[in-house]
Amino acid sequence: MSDDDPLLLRNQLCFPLYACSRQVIRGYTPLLEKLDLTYTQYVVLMVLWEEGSVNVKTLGERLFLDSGTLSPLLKGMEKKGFIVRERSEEDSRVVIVSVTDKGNGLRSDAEKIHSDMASCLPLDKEEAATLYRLLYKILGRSL
Amino acid sequence: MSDDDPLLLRNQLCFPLYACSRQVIRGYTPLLEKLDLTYTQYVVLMVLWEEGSVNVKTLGERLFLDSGTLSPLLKGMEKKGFIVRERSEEDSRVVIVSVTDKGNGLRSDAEKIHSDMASCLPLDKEEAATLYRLLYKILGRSL
DNA sequence: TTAGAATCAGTTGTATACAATTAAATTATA
DNA sequence: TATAATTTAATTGTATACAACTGATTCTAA
Repeated sequence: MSDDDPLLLRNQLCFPLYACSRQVIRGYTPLLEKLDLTYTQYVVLMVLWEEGSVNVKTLGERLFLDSGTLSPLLKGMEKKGFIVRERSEEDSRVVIVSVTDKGNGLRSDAEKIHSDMASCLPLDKEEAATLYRLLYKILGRSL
Repeated sequence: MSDDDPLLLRNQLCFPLYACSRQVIRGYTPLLEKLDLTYTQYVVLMVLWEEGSVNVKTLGERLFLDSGTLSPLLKGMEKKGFIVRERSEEDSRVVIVSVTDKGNGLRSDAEKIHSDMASCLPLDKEEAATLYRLLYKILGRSL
């Protein structure tokens, strides 16, 4: 087995991507727990803080998640009072998700968590910008 | 809400990290399925192809996974005949995981899968090296 | 205009992740 | 050396992810 063997864990790009993603989320978890949020619920709220309301399909496109993940997730968030769900009037296949006052109330706490996490990141501004660009290049989205 | 609001999904670094990791693993999944492997089982095998044998603790350190994930995972891999597990003679708290001939037999197929996936990555060599370096910088490991 | 195709959210089944706890074994120390 | 502290893997409980499928609704084209 040579040092440049592509099947060595240390020669693979997908592994640090996988490990790093989990490590960062593990960092968020105990902080978000104080707000009764998981990481996935947090990213749902970020879309809703921006949009106010959004249907499940659009939410899935924004988050790269399907209804198999979102349906039970949103059900739980509704139960906790962070969001409400209602069928669209025009097209009853569509479910519209909206943030509640309680959900909006978490925004300032989330800002604090984000800045705490950001200050832990051992990258300078330029490195962070580069990482951001490369990740979105793989994701295949300019935005 | 201003464009540089840190709580906008598009201004966060952790979100593309999370989404990108899942996207790449989603790419691997149907290919690995042909070998009766999941992505996590695949990375376990990569360690074993390199080491032959390794205990659960070390495996967890290499993969950033704990026994809560590894124990049931290894149990399933043993059932499928890819690995064997045995208690250490010297310290019976320790479980040593070893790859079987059947597990080693997957290696050449895995090489093909890796090269297929690598050729899909829309990054040039230098970009891939940069991404690799930044991810390991966050993971806090030189290797 | 109406049958078939497509869309949308939800459900089902499987496989992680991970915090917290447990149980067994080993190590350290009073 | 006997006991407390530590280590190691397994277990428990909760929350995703996601492929495959389902059921209801809407669209579309002959």
